[in-house]
Amino acid sequence: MADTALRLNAAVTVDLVVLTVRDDRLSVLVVRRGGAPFRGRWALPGGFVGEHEDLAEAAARELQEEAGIGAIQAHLEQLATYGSPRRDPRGRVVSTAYLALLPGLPEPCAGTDASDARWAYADDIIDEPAYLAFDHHRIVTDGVERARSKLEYSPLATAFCHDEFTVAELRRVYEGVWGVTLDPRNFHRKVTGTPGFIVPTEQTTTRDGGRPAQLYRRGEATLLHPAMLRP
Amino acid sequence: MADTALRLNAAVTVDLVVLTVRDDRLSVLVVRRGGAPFRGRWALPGGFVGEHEDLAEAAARELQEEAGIGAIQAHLEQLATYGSPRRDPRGRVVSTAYLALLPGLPEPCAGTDASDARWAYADDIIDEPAYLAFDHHRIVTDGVERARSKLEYSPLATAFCHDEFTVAELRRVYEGVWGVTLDPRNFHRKVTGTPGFIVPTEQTTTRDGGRPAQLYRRGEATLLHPAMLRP
DNA sequence: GGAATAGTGTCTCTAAGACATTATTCT
DNA sequence: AGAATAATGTCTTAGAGACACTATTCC
Repeated sequence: MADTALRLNAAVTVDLVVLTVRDDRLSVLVVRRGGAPFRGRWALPGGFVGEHEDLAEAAARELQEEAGIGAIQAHLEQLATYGSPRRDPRGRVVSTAYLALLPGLPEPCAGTDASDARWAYADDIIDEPAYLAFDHHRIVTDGVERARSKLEYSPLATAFCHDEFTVAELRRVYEGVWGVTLDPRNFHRKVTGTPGFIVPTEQTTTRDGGRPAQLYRRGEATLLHPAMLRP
Repeated sequence: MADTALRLNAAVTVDLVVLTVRDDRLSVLVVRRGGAPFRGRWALPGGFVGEHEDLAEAAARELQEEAGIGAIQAHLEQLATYGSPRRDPRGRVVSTAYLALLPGLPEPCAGTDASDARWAYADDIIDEPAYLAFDHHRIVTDGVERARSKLEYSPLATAFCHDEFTVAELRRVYEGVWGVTLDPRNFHRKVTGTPGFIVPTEQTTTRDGGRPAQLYRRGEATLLHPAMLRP
């Protein structure tokens, strides 16, 4: 009813920090901007929120449109909102960033309407603050930090793995995201000893060479007890 | 320049989850709404973001205006953003919630322009989903959960204490926020053994009766190692 | 002295880190 | 056989929880 009282004071958008582990390194999806401002520069995928859309819906739609990734395959969670009055030269743009985590894909990247898209190593982006447009460097930094710390106390590392995975693959996720090396034997004991983290399937694989490895799926746990502590 | 391209599609507001520990219980500040919609109902303090304001600035201003609390005394951090298209009957309102943590105040509550304000026990609010207007029940739930989990791995519990505090006072913060009782002796050993958490002053106090207690201030640590684990 | 609270010490058990050993595949 | 990887086992040590005991105030 009282539409009169409401004054629209901002343009609301969503931006996506899409993370995966490629070549054993944490990587971020970046797209080349097709329009002003910052035309031709690299930036995070994102766009305006539709009139009848929830923020999370808009994020899932952008993930599909700009990266060709169905939301079912990806873990998607809200990261933070950036609303400095000068963050976009066009005017007051308030952007809610979402964090998306995906398994490493066989195809190089995306087949979609984004004029150009590629994976960049997260550390390279973080080390080069002027590489991305707008305040996207800060958003990536926040997203990477969120992912790194959530690996400790949540089973989120499995979001970087395919449906079935080996303990070694899960370990390489931790190593790639944290940028460390972990003792395979202690890691195996810890991860299989944490209730609800991963559950064995009936199958094994030799895709890594050597002795066949047990395949696992994600478990039901939402919090890890005990946690996987960063060295 | 290109103001033309920008279409304002939402009203952006901030809402505050102001938490403190009163009577050894976690409490939330709620205000009575003076205007439509939900006039007369209880809600979180908050308001529209000014044209040239950052989101955090708007949150600090609202904290001062609606609760009479200077941002210097309070810990203030962004919680999450709520933007369901139907969350406000007036139209598209996207609200970024901030979490504010304060020491228990001597004065009952606030002396300010909010027509009416009071402290409610967090558990009572959480147990009564229809008590607050809009989607504020969800916001409080998220804020309380954030506070509870951050006590584990950050020194945030000191934000609920005054400048100088005893170990027992800090313990009662943990007990009140988590709703548990902790062994005073193990708590003392843990908290004094965690580097950078709290630093002793030269003074003692007998305000709790019994043997004088050492007074402490917050330390420099930003992350607790080892963490204070919830039972 | 007795009540109240502060602070230290001791014991046990879980879990983390370092590292050896065995198991099962492939070439 | 030898290389590669998977999985289990052992030892040491840090830290959590349970709980006894000592210390310092007020009445």
